Amino acid sequence: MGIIRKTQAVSLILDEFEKESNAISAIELIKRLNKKINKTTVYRLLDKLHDDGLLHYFLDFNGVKWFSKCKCCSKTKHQDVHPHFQCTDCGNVDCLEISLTIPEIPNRKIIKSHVLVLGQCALCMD
Amino acid sequence: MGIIRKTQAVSLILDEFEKESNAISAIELIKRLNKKINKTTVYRLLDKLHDDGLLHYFLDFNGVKWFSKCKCCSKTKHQDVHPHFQCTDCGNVDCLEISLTIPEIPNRKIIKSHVLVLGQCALCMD
DNA sequence: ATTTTAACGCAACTAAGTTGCAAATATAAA
DNA sequence: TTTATATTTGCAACTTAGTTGCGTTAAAAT
Repeated sequence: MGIIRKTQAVSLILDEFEKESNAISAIELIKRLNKKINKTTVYRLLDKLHDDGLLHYFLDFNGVKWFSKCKCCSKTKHQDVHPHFQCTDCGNVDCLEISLTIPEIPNRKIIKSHVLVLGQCALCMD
Repeated sequence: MGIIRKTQAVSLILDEFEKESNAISAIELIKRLNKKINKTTVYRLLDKLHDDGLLHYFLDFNGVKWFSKCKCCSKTKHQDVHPHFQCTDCGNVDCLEISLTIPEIPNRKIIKSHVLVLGQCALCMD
């Protein structure tokens, strides 16, 4: 069940994703909106925005949930299956604009796949 | 720091991975060895067996840690970078014996990558 | 303006995993 | 084969990320 009412909390969260082009972890978002929105609400809205096809999410190498704006998803279908990249040094995560084809696997029906790449980002490389 | 003494707990855990060719989640292992080994010890030994290059681990779609026997890793280097498969129905996880090449990405130094495929396994398909 | 019902905040809870420390037990030394 | 020493273990308490229940607040429909 997605979002029905355009509340203050909804706009605040959408603003954050407008400002930030990279992915934002739920934890980070809660920190940023601390005092303005309760963490329960943040988690609930992130869920709803995902249901609505506005955000997609994935888990990083530590099992932490990250969210990012969807570029080609709809309410009914999530198509953002691009790989995600996490920097070992700064911990930041972003979406990689490359496409990766997972080959057919005998005896298995593939639904979706997550690719997470670990390494150093441009800023942390020198 | 790896394993130094061959204790009862070490053999019990290695036995489980001998019996089971698939991956085993930490939680499942703790359940299976309940009454025999304390959960703290299980976690600690899984870590050490990983350090020793005997097991590799990865997180599933729910952020839960799974371990599996390494086939071509050594104490110094983990080379098990094969994709992992999780069944939506039974939740079981196993290692896919296919190799996937992650392309070079401009401005980023890739260290490793995790590929997790979600779908239906052979047993749950009909 | 009033009513309806979604959304919110709070506190308490859950689940997975971690830490500190004293007791137990492998292994090395005598 | 006993003693010494150092790793390993179990326990309890803690941490972190996320969830649930419920009474209150606030959109938006009437």
